[in-house]
Amino acid sequence: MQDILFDFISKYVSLTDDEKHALLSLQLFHSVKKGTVLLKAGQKSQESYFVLKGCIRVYYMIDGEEKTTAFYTELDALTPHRVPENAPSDYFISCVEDSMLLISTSDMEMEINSKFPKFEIMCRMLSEELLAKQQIDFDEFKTSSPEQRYLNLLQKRPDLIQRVPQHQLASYLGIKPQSLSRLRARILEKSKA
Amino acid sequence: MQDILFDFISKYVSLTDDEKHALLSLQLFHSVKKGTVLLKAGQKSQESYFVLKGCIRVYYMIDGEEKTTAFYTELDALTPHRVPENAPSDYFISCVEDSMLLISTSDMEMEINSKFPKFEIMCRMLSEELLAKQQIDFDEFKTSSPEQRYLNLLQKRPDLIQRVPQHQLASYLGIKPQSLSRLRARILEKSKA
DNA sequence: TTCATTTCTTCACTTAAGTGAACGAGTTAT
DNA sequence: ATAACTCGTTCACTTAAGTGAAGAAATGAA
Repeated sequence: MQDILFDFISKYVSLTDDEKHALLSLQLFHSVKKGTVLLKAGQKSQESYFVLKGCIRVYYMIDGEEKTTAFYTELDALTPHRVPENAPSDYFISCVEDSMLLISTSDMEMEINSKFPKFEIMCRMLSEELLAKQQIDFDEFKTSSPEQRYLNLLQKRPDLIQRVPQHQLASYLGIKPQSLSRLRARILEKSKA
Repeated sequence: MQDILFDFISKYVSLTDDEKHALLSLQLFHSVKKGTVLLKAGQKSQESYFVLKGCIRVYYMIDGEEKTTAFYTELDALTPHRVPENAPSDYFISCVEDSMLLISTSDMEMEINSKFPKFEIMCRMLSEELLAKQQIDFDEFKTSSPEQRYLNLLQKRPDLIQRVPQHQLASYLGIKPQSLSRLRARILEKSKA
């Protein structure tokens, strides 16, 4: 499990054994049961998450309905946005499957960043990468219909469709579960014909 | 016009007169006529834009139709995403109104960053701010209907509705111009009743 | 195991967006 | 000044998503 982390980090910076030990001594690793709510709307989020194994999701509660906006799976990093600083969260984060996560508080990040400037460099690289990816995702979402979004997901993250409940997928695509069922039936119909 | 820039920068870092002169010597200021295409799909984008006055937009050309995904107005910064590095752009950037822009190439950014580390700090702050804002915008877009998005825009960027052609606004909201007309008529109808 | 709950699908109906066409108003070019 | 074009709106019709209800299948708990 630690190897997964170090392999990932090695794509950005190379760590000495000292640095690796410092990281491990922070006890970042957490095993989290399916259904666990990691962050509730109204709470002030101080934690960042990195998925080693499993799946977590972000959702809003609007008019009593869950609206899922993101899924994070293996090697995805989730740093809750805080604008303005220290505002309470307006969304939830919960665990879709039994998962192995890295959970870091901002205190821990500050500590490790001050000891090893490398980490800050890596965080900057990661955040630039995330910004670019997110821009692309946003543009794709805006420029396509629910059906295209579903077909697109089928290409890019086929695992999600298997491991995530349909009603969560539906709201991620911007539609209701009934519409997703219909949409899938429609696609099947087309591929038959 | 220069004051606008320095006022903006002062929110992040404070500049000495030397640094201000160095910035001005780069000749970043450009006056751009309405309709000018700053970046075409297929080109490799090396430039970043900062709007001092006016409005520029990002759009895709899909099946012969323009799909607008973003508008940038006064004090907005647009750094085209480049993932993978140096890939040709798949979108267009054009000028909605006669505008005054700051245009910087990556060469110029490297030069000024190496001379004055402050700029790099400011860029990092800006990019973190952008990432957070973008996450919020994305979530808002995903969790609302075209009508809600229009009402939301009316609250947050009422100027856009005045200064931008309706068909561009429509595609920004994820719908066709005809639907935007209808939607507006519907809202008017409701507010009368 | 059994009971309850959640999840997914289907159905009939409503509502809103897509489509193609037409029209008038405003803009641009010649 | 006139012609060509763009832009916004409206209309009739089509298509797809929303809604509420019902039922089957899978999941979880007592």
